[in-house]
Amino acid sequence: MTNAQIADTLELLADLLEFQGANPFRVRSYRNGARTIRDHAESIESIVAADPRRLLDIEGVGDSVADKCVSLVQTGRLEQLEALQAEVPESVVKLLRVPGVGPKKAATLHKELGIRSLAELEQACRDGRVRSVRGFGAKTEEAILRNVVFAEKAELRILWADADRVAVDMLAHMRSSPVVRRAEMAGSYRRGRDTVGDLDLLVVAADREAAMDHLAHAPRVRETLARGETKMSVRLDSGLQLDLRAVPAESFGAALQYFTGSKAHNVELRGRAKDRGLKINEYGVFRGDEPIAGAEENEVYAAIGLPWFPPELREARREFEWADAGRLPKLIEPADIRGDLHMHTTATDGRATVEQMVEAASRLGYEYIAVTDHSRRVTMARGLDPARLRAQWKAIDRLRGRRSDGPAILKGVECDILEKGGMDLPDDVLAEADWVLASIHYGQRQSRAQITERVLEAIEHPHVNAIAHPTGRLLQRREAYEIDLDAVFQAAARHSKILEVNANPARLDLDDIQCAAACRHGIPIVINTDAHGPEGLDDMRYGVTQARRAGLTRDDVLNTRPWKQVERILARGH
DNA sequence: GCCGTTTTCGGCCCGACTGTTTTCAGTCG
Repeated sequence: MTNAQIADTLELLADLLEFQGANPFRVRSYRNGARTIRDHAESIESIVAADPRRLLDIEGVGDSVADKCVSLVQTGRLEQLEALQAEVPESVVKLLRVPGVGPKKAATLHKELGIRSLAELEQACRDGRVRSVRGFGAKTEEAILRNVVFAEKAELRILWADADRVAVDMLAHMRSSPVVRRAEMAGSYRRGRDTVGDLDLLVVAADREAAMDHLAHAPRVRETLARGETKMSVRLDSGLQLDLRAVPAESFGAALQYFTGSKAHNVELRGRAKDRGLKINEYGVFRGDEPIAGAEENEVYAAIGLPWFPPELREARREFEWADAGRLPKLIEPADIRGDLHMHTTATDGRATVEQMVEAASRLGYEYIAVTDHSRRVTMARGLDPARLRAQWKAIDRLRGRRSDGPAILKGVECDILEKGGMDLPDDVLAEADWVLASIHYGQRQSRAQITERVLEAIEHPHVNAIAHPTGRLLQRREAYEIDLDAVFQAAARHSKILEVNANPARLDLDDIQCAAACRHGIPIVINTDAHGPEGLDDMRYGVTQARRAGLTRDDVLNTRPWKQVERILARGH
């Protein structure tokens, strides 16, 4: 059982308990436990196998959660959960997903009207039965009817790259108002999370009412959900919710810090403020009633004796430990990247020729690129057999001869790891390449053990340099395949092989925790775009953000180095 | 339910907003 599955189970338990009106702190404990287990780098399964008492070393895991982990790993079941499920129909939990409906209202609706599902809730609203319940009125009924569609969409989180377009637009709109003095996005968008659930916009305005009016008239705003003196929520055309907060100038930094989060980061920060006899909230840092910081974010951190943290690090993982040791990493930046080692051309499923890709890379100022078209097994993309691959390499040789400037062009290939194991191209062909990526496109439904075995074999292959998209995980879709990453890390470290962070914004092969774990194993990371056209090369910054969230520095990432150095590192793997 | 160690019991963030209510509970972030 994976950590994510254990976390999901604990979340469900928390939902059911909350619905039953259990102690809210108990509910929160389960949610905290679920979160830390989801984030934990080591698998719970292996901890249970080695020594279950070590579970208690995990922050937020006590006797109760530890017992539940053991039960889940050993039997796949949880008695308490099954008992709860017998009492509460699971579909009822979905009522909690309707914005404005919390555990109390959901329980009342279930008890008074016998509502068991979203469909029944919607019908009851249409029939006007909901407004007859004490504590509910016509407005609540209308709000539920309006919001029930968002509950049905499960969880509306959009890719960071898509949120970015909206955020840039909305910021520009707000800054165009003459009454707006400052405007910034906060929240998970600012932290660079791979997906974004809503946007948090902070403004300092000479006239708050006018600023809110200005927001209400933005082209992307579909409806206003709530509007008070300092706070306003709107629904955008994409369905995304945007929350605006108008704050005084002297509180802007504190508000930016507070609303950027994460929640766990802020909890830690508050605790540290308390230890120093200070209080911190969205208005500032206070000693007693006296404000001592608030206008700028770095002043807020400084008041608590901490350095300013890049937003990508604010997840309460290692950042405080690093700050305490005076070793906050200097995170990698997009400008550090010197080359891109994964891209396709018209030879297979790319939309541009080698020449066009070289031109685009030249404009980005890259020192080198690798052309890595698919191997023959990827028939849908007209993958290359040895003859066509060698022909492409010959053409690259000629191109190299014609060009005196621009990036060095490396003869590469993205060679498939076959279903039955082994590489899709013969060793003598791979031996001629400057750069070999190995990746899985077929047989993704095999067992975890089988997939892992195939990847391990590729790692041991003398001519393979790196594993491309090592987990095949795509955001907003089910995981492509399951793989034992612990084993992959150990093998990659042993054989000096490289793992790719794929910069495609819809991919999350190695999340920040896994990426950081790979780094701790001493495995070089390469950030590649896997571009299928010239514009695809611009995705590099998404991969860099992912690496920043993992706390990676320039030194951790292979393609921040000159090619001569990269070659020396590749030689170790042979 | 978890945590701590000047607490093994008593905290656990708390302010803004809405709706229903006639003084406040529920929800959200």
